[in-house]
Amino acid sequence: MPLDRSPPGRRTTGRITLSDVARAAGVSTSTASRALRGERAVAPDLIAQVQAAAQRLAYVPDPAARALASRRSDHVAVLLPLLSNTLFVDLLEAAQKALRSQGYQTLMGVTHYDRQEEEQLLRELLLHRPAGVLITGRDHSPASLELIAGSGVPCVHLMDLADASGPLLSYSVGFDQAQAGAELTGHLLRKGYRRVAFAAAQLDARVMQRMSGWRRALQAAGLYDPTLEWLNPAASSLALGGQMFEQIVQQRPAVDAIFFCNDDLAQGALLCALRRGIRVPEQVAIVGFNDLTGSDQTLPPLTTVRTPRARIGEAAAQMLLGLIKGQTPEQPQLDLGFELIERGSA
Amino acid sequence: MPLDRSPPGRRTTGRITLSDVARAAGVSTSTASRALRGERAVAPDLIAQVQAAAQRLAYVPDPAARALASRRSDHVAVLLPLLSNTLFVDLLEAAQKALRSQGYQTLMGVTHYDRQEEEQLLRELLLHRPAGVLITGRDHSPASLELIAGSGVPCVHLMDLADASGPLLSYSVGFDQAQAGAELTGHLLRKGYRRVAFAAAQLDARVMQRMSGWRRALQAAGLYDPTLEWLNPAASSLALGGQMFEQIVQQRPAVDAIFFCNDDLAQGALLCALRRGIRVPEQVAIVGFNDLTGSDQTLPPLTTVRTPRARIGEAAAQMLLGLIKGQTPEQPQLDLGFELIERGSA
DNA sequence: CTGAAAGCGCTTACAG
DNA sequence: CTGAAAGCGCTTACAG
Repeated sequence: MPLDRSPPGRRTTGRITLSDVARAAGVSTSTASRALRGERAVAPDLIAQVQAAAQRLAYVPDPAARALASRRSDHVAVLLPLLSNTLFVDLLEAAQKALRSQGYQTLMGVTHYDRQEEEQLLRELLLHRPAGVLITGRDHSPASLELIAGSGVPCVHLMDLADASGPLLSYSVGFDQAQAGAELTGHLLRKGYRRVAFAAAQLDARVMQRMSGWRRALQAAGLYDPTLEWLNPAASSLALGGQMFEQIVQQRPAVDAIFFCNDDLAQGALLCALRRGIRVPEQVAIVGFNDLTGSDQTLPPLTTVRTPRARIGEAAAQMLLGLIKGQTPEQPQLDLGFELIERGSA
Repeated sequence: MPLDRSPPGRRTTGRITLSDVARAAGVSTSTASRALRGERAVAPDLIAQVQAAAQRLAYVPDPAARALASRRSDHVAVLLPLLSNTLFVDLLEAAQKALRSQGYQTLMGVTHYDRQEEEQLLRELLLHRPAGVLITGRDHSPASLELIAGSGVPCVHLMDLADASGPLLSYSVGFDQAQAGAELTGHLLRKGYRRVAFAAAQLDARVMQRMSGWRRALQAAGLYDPTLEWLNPAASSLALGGQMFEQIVQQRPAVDAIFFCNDDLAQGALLCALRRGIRVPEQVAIVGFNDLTGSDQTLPPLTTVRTPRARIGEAAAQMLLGLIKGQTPEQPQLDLGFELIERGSA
């Protein structure tokens, strides 16, 4: 006599289902469903009974069934440009943690800074009817924006706040990139540097915002010179930072400080300076951006702007969770600020 | 007169469904389903008709419905210890890419090297009835192993190959960590170093395997000395590498080479040496492991072992994809090797 | 506040 | 090789 007495014809999974719970609690599945989801309009004692039964049977709802019936899954799509920049990994990790604690699974997508790829990814991920989407930046194709809007899925943008020209009815968590760029440049000016170059790679929207801050600060000081901009569309890396540093120092010996748009470039520059015997900050000052791993270990330690990406990831997740529940955030554009970290390089 | 003429009572999503396709192709949904999934036992001409209809209607199957009906989703769970080590991010990115190209979504889980957390994560992820799981290493709790086995979901282990003592009936893609440790140590010995320390953090299973390789090589040369082992359970980092380097150099001045179990430690040591004015490799040689970003940029460039993590992630995904289709891999334990990279530090 | 019933969009025995 | 029907495990109008 087998212990497992599942009815003959049934295609049973062996899984505890909602009707098992309902039966054990002596209610209908509708009531059990409502009780478990904390939907109001269920008598308190029934709620208790159902919860007890669920607990006792170790019931766990089936995500697929729930998604199919409610047309909304427990997934959240998270779109990032790259995984090779720890910045985005920090964002991802923090968001994922917050999401997971509320029972949501992260579906990540890597766009490689490509709007086409982002669009395609969005199309795929939206098929899963995610409960929400978290997307990096504000620079998306019209089609992408339409996909999101058309899906009716709540969305929070990461890193950038809306610019004045942007759509007003959207949510974001980040900080003012231009302001950070301006303040870092201001620091350099206060230290007495006069010919401050801006060196950047990747050239995504955020980098350009930092550049505009740099420009604004120099213009205000009457020190702006367009030939001090060094822009390279290639991917950011230590090696590229070294190359750019050499170029700048060689072609523009009068430059007394360099603002690299990202710490990896700055770290590479520092290494290159060491190799070439160029003293930092005596001969040329160097600053970076983001305060990535290792920037406190370089020689000299790197002066940079610390960006709150873990807090951004987490706060954005919380905002999204609220939107999913139908709450309107009191601050649709959440500015988490940044911090100037003065170390030895400038 | 509204364009959208969906029948009044229906709770329609507006989505194109399989029955739309079936109707358009003039077949039953069963046949449409089979034709689309390439299940045999469908007449060739019907297959063509159905595919044409699906194409024309831009039909995309609903993942939730499919998961519910087939009791298998299009998710693949990928368990990683950490995201803060680029090693694992490389693994993730490569696996995700391969999986996605076949229509599978990655559900990642971060275990923080904690077997309890891994178990919990597995429990959660298995609820989604993933089509497969990719899991780092071979050091799992018995309960975790049981969860995987009990779920019937195919699983491939990443990074480590099975040790002789391990279960035979399992799949893995990686390389021989002990062998790599031994060869790197052999390189040091051939260069004439005689007192080779082993410095490690994190102390996960793979690190210990590298250490056993180091020990084996030294023993074979009659040079093994247990007091040359420096083990620190803390997380690996540049800063810790610097600290360990200082300790070793100070407490054991006779040490002429140090094998750091990971490049970040070695990079930190190199930076520390620069700060302290200790010449590498003249006073002490340094080698790392993994060939992480920046190891070719340090001063001097770091001698290390390049590990094929992108290839591992991709090959593991392919093996898993095969298993999902019911294929048995010709090589259950796929050894992808490693490469000694000799640069300036040793 | 509660329940019976329909429905979400697929897959899969089963019968032919 | 093909189709009608049941079923996967939930949610949600609808009626009371």
